[in-house]
Amino acid sequence: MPSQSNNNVAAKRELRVDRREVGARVSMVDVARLAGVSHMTVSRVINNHAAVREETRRRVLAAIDRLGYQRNTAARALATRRSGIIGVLTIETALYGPASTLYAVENAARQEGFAITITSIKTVDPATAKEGLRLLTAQGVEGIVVIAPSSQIGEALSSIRGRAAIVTAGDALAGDVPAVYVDQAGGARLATTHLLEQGAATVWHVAGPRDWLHAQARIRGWRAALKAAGRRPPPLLYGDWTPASGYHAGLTLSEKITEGDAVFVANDQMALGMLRAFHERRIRVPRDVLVVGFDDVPEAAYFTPPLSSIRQDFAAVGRNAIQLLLEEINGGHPQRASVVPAELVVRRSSVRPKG
Amino acid sequence: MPSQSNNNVAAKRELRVDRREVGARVSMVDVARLAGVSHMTVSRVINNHAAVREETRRRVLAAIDRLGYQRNTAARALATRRSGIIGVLTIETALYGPASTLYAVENAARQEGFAITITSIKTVDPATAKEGLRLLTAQGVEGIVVIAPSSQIGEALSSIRGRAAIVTAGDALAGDVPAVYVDQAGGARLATTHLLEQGAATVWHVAGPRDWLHAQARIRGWRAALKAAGRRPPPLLYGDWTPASGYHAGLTLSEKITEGDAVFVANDQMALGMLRAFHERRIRVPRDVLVVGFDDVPEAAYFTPPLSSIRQDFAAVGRNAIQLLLEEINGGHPQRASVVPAELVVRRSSVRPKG
DNA sequence: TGAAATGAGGTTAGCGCTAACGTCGTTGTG
DNA sequence: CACAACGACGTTAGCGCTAACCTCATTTCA
Repeated sequence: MPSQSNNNVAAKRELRVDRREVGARVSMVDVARLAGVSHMTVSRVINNHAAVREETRRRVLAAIDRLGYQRNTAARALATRRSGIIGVLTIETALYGPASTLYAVENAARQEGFAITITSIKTVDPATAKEGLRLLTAQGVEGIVVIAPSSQIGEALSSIRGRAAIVTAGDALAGDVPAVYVDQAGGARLATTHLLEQGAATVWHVAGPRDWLHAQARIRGWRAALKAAGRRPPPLLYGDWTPASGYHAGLTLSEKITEGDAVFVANDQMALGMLRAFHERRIRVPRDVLVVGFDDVPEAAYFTPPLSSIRQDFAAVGRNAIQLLLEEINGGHPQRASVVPAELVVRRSSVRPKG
Repeated sequence: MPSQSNNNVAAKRELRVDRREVGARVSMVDVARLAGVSHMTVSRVINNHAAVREETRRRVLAAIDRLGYQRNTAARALATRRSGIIGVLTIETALYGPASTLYAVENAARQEGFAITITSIKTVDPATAKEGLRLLTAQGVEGIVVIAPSSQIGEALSSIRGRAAIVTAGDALAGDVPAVYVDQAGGARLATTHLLEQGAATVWHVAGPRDWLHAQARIRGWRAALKAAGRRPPPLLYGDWTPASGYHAGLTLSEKITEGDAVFVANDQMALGMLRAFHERRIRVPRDVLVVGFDDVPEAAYFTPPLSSIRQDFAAVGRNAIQLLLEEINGGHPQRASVVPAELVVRRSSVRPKG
């Protein structure tokens, strides 16, 4: 609490231009007094309501500037019943995808005049997610963007429907929650088809964790592409997105693989681990085996060899997520889903060398 | 705005248990009515004030639970003049360090009962930083954590002193702003000394951008270690943290370097680019040249070869930053700086092979 | 036994803003 | 020239909380 005693409210209210230096808050009535108008006129100016003469507006703006006035958001939120805050529920990870999405969401929200509050969760189980959502609604958020794509979360989301608008950024979720996501299955198809076109006999797949919808969709796309080419999918391997798990998958694959095969890895970090395992086992990429990753992290072009990958436009995801959320906040019924196309970036790791 | 007309306040106030389903907010008086007490008693229960009988407390808690009541933070903030919000100003990057620090700060703040709002900035110039800080103070934050270590920002920070408590997480800044950071110079000394101990004739350094304090401190540590060993520092190379710049530095170095030299690179991503450049130029790491990076990103162990690096405890940085900030918020004069030690992680890239 | 002290609550007055309505001159219109 | 319409504000009543005081029964102790 501010330690100053409050027993002399009148004195505190007294107009002092240098108050800014002391750090005490200036209120609307202070501005009004300096501009010689009522506080309501100040409010009108700030909110761009019509019916304010140009000269009055200028006087008010000058007073605002002079006093360094900033509107009290708590009071505004209380009066309007709108907080102007959008909550983000995100998994606690420095992974490129979620982190990029977070910033895109923040940017888009800011542009729309909303502030962002975040709550991170370490795991994606329903109880943790529910607790995170509770923290957000407790802050009076008008809407929530969920960046934690996991099928386990769907249930938790339904627990707060009605309290706040909600949208998922990352992947489609079960239920009726609007979602914005990059076409994961499409990206996987792009990767797999590309590998087949490069003459791969078989395309193996190292998937992400089973409860991630991303992982599931990439599996679907991979299967679909193989099927369309009349190939039978080889056995599936699973990782947990980390380089370590990709490394282990690489060791396993190095026993099973035949020259001319290809591997589609569900993210770049696992692909990195796999490249390392292949290197140790003297399996040359791309001569012996072709590899494509997913995410196109900034480092991918500098792996050994440079890694082909599927690029996702996270900025577009963030923008669209906020747009859908705003529609929902404003009482509309937004479209169920907004799908951003994926893009294949070809580098050395997936191009069969001549000869 | 909610579209419902407000002309019948009495009707709206009427107690309806199923209101939760409709999504309408339950207020304290609703809880009070259900529990048969005054709203003030409800407030006392929620805030753990004494002077409430155990049985009354239970009745109130039951009513809160039944109605799914959540306190209106805007009203509370208005009445207490405290928002319970801590702002984070961060550069917009998925870089491992800042992202990890962000989550650590969020966790620590949550544990202390504070919510987190973030504003990201694309560049670290003073104008942009100032605008970001303005957005945060406009939200009535009680304190601000700055995760954007750049000497350019110091000036901007002073513009809001007095409006909110402030602390930087990442590196010491000019001026009197308390700071929490990992000992960058110490880490650089660790790396350089280690390389010298491995028998390196010279230790080159690829630094980060000149206006990053991190980069400057790492240069200082590198110089100090060389000096302590009686060596003269070779010419400095600069990068911009990206793998691409590390790659270019690697190409340049490949012309200048002599066998038995070593390179200390100011972060792991640039080191990755450098490894790639050395690979292309047939310079073998660690046989021909030793390399140490900085940050110890999760991928470092999977580079080719696995990269030695300097690990930073970002979680500790986040925790300490919030602790300092809270001291400042509560009117104390916190210590100027809290330094977290760095740690050397040795992997293949910096160990001279036998023979 | 009476006065003071101590619970265990209730009442009231804001916090700083906006919505809704009220007021007062000025302008247009028949 | 009277009256409506309108522009440009001002007044008032909350939004849902908490701080500070108030009340009233009980207990405590001289």
